[in-house]
Amino acid sequence: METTTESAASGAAGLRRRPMQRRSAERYERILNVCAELLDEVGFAGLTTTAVAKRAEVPIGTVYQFFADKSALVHALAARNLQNFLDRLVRRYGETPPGSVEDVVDIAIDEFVDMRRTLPGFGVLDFGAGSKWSEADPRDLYLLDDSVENNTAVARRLRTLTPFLASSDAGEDQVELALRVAMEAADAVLQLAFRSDPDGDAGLIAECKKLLVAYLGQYYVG
Amino acid sequence: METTTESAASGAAGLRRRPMQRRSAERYERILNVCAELLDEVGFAGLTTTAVAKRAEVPIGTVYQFFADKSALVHALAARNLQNFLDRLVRRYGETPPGSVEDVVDIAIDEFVDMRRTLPGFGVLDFGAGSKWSEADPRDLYLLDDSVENNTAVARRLRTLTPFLASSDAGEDQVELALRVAMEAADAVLQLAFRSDPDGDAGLIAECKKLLVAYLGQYYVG
DNA sequence: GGCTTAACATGAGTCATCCTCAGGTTAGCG
DNA sequence: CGCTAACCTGAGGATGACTCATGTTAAGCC
Repeated sequence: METTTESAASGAAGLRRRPMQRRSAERYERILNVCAELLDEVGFAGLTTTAVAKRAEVPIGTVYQFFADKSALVHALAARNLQNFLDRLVRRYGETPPGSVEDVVDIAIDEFVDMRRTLPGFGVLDFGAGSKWSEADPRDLYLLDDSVENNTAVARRLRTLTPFLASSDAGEDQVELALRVAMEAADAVLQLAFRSDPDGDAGLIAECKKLLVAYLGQYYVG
Repeated sequence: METTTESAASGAAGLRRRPMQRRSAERYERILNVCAELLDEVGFAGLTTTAVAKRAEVPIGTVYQFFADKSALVHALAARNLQNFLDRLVRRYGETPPGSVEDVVDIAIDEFVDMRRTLPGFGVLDFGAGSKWSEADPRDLYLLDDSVENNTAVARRLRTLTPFLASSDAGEDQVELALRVAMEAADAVLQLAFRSDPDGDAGLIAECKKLLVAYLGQYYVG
């Protein structure tokens, strides 16, 4: 493992060279954007590094100067998605502090749904969580770890954002675990909701909310 | 799409030639078993058709005589897993008819957990549901459909197996939808449970049951 | 400007993998 | 034995991930 010493939380694992110059930074972002576009167009298995390079108008070698391999590229995009989602949560919960479990769930799911509708590649990637594409090849193990990390990160942030809601007889760890379970479950159900309807099946989205409210009601008050 | 006319429910889509002779049937099963073994050893992304052929001691061409492509091979295995799970449910619910939502959930999850612990490849594949590896390449679209089919099949079977539990003011379709949501959610949470602990994290398995009971309690009585 | 050195950029080429298909083998039959 | 049809086989074509030798630019120094 000759990974550079990077903070895992920032999702930079597998990154080969961080862009230092303005020109490089632009290329880096462009590659990531093209990657997201192509994921929407051809899906994960259809994604080729050559196609990314071509559309981003950079030689293939440049892609591999930033990203150790294809997985690292996709992972960097997932990390960006995660950061985006966390930012949205912080803002929304700051604007209208939730007064009940329903509020917490409504806001989180609404933001997630909005991202799926508008953010290129988000539907295919999510945060890289729950997918089978990672744990496969031994070399990709770090990706799995990061997926778990990402879900844990969201759960932790959700907990710190809604401390006043935690039931008094539930420990912090217990609440965080419940949130992690909720994350994973919601992710799967929403995946289902978007499978039939590209805008997300309204009925399934509603069911997803009911699922979370019913479960989290045991840990949260209100 | 030059797929042969096959019953989708039997999971034979993408199958090229169904084995007719005893000798062929043995080879067919052996290929599937080796595929399951290798999935456990090298994961999904690490699976190669050449390795399957070599370990099954058949020439590569023979693999492609039975299966249209690599996806079809993996899919056939997922279908076999599904059938296995359904058989187990029928048997268990027949032996000890569930008297409450808790019973239904307990039995289903216990069987699922047992399969994950004992059935080669099941941990990687599940029923092929909820994975990203399918919807990718346009040619693989039928796989996605079958995944959805598989989940629907389990949901439908679960409903018919536990009719007496359905709440009177919930329609059949509504109950089936709820079961499908529950399936998808449970799948994801159990995936999480087995990610850290190869035998399945007991705490997470318990949480999974709580999740389902809390949600399905709205549709089921008892 | 010249010279040296290091960082960066490039894309033709290497290697692994999926899948095909022309040719070979076996089996059935008169 | 000759003929046909079904079945079997694995070398090779096509594609795609990734490398690395070579070319280019920038930086420091006199």
